[in-house]
Amino acid sequence: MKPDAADMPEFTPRQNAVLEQALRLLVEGGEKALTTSGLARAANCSKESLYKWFGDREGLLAAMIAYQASKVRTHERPGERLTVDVLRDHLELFARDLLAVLAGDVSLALNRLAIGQSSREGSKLGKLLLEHGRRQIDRRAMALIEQGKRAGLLRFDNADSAYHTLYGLIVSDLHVRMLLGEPGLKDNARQAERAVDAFLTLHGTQKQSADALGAFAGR
Amino acid sequence: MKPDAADMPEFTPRQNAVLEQALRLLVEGGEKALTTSGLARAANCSKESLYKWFGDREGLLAAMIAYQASKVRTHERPGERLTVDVLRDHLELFARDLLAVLAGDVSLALNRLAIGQSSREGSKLGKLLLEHGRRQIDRRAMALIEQGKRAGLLRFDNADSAYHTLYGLIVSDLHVRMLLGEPGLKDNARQAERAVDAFLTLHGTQKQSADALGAFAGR
DNA sequence: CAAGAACCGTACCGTACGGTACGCAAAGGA
DNA sequence: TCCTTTGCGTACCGTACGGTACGGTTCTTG
Repeated sequence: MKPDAADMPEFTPRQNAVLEQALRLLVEGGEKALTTSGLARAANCSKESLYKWFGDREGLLAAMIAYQASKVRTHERPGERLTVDVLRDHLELFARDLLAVLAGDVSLALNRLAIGQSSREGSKLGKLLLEHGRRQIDRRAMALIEQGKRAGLLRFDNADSAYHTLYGLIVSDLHVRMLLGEPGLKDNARQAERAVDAFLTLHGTQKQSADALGAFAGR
Repeated sequence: MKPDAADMPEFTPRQNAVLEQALRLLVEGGEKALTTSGLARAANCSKESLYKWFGDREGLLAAMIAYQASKVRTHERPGERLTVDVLRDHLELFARDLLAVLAGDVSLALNRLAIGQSSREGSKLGKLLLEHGRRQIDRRAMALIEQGKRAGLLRFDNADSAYHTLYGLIVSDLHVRMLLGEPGLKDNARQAERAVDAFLTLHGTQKQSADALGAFAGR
């Protein structure tokens, strides 16, 4: 036994390679393309190994979610002194990143998979996906807006509520539409800009300039 | 041939009863519970009739969506003179109705079904669900905010954009969370109130009272 | 009344999946 | 060098699904 095996919820490189193939199959062909036989063939491993490593199919799906989440690490950049323009830039960057993540092939495929499974009673995939997939991005946004509040640039009582407002302004029904097969936005940056303008109008402490308000109302 | 059969995209009462059973099976047990054999047993019909009426499984699913959409009719109440309070009431009613619809058993089940199918290439269920399921509610909201604009109570250039803002403020990520299996909100009315307050702050022409703004920022 | 259509219940077929078992090769430790 | 572990490839099993075929029954229609 390796000395550092205790704190490893991760997998071996070989298992990661298999999970990578599993994600590829899922993205390319949907849930029906992700069969144990197909994965064993694509990853050059045996079905027996799959069941030994992941238990059963649900365990495999959970491992795929954990693996994908382990690949995403948000860069924490604390310290930097906040002005209203810096805050706006950070919020817009967050919005663009959020839209890019939600529109990603793997994200859409995993969300479709978990949603499809969530009809079964007692499937923990949905909870798992929300926890693993959203925790990083939620933390980043919450830290940002709480920092903005401490700097006197934002005003709200409930940070959760304010964050949900920001999320709704950025995403609207776009996520569900993409899950249903519609193409994404033509210009994520423009949507990010509009959403942040609206958020600052609602929760910013400094009065929005007439220009900014006009630009927002103008589209 | 009946004289009025030309404009009938609907189904016979018998077929509607079968589709009702199909929706029941889907809601109770998810997609895996909706099998042709199971439906034939539950609806006391033969599999042969199912294939005769709906073609194949995808046709059955499409018929279920069309049938469910045919049950929902939004009440058009034009004319009524708009004041800011009446507009606010109508917007809040719309928000509550939207949240109630999205949280409905059948809506969630159909959305899960269409999202699960949307991974397959060339599945038209997603587009169908968006068109049939959202058209009514979209029309109602668009008519309302355009009426508000004509009455001088709202200000925006692009009605689509304003509507998406309203939608995002009302729903945020709640729809996806519910699709993933999370329970809905405890208080839809409160969420509706908050969303409409924010929307009027962004797009209303009358200044929000300090009370309203405080209540909004306060949660 | 008779002919035909619609339809129910059941049986049937091919397929493909999840999961298990086995034989054999390669790697690693003593 | 030998032995144990790991894992690959394949074959296998039970099951359940989508879709089809058929005999019998009810209802319509001329």
